[in-house]
Amino acid sequence: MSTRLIKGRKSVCLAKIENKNNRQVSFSKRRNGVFKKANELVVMTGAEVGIIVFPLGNKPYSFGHPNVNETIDKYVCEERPPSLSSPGIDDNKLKEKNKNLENQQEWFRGPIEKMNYTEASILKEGLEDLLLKVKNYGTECGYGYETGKWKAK
Amino acid sequence: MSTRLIKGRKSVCLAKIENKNNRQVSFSKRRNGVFKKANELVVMTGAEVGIIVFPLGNKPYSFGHPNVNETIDKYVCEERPPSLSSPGIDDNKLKEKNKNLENQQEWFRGPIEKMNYTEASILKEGLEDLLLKVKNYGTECGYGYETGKWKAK
DNA sequence: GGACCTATTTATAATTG
DNA sequence: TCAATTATAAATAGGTC
Repeated sequence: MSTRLIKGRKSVCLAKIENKNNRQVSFSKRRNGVFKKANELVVMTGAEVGIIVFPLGNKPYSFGHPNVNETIDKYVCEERPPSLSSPGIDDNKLKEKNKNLENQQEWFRGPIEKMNYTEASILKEGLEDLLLKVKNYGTECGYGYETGKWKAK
Repeated sequence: MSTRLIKGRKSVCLAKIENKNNRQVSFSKRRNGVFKKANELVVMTGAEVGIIVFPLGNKPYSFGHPNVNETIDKYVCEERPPSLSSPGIDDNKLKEKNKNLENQQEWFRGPIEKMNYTEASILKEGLEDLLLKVKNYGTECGYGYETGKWKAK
């Protein structure tokens, strides 16, 4: 008969989990937890949410709602200049510029499966840059534990 | 003496909250909840996380860790082609190409405060596009409630 | 790695001030 | 609006298989 060990959860302290195995397990559980919460936010409040999670030195996990193709005209109804993600512009000059852009950034625009890790990292970096831009545009962008309570700042 | 009403939380059902006021309140609370969970994931497991939340027809809220500038060389140590977010390339030809790129996409590269809503929406769209690319590259990208249990798919 | 278990902590819906 | 309270649902640490 083996010794009965205590099961229930322990209180969590906000610090890096040193044990590699525990850290990996917690990563999986909590990543799913964040995605689930995000999904609830999407369904219950009608918000749109995008999340990227990069575990240390590994492939990214992501959550996104809704899909770009499904909602491309939901918010953007006016004619618009070319962007990395909207190649469908009618004006020929713009099309040509877009094509040059494509040639310059082929690795970036191509299927990510063909990227190497460095390129994928740069993609991630670009994403973080966009995040920052949106962050500066939006409100209540940060979150921190400073005064004994979690505060949006 | 007023009638004592029940306080504690009710079980939540995964559906859009119809009452506008309740929806707004839930949005704020749950947005903070997601950011808090994300922050815990970052601190406890060393992952990098970026989140964007777009409430219907409003300014975006975001969470990001770490800051791009703080960690620009953490993952990308090799020399690399120009990207939207990495202007510091030594090769002059690449620099020139980058500059052309800037001119073509001025509205996109400029401060987001100066963008109109359409442009900001395109920025968001581009971000969703990047999310999709990363999604296709990564694993366990989706999340859904189908069989009575939450499953990563 | 995953699925399940259980004790407990944590998040939060509804209400009050 | 916005913070605090409270009852309760939900998340999860640590364990087993």
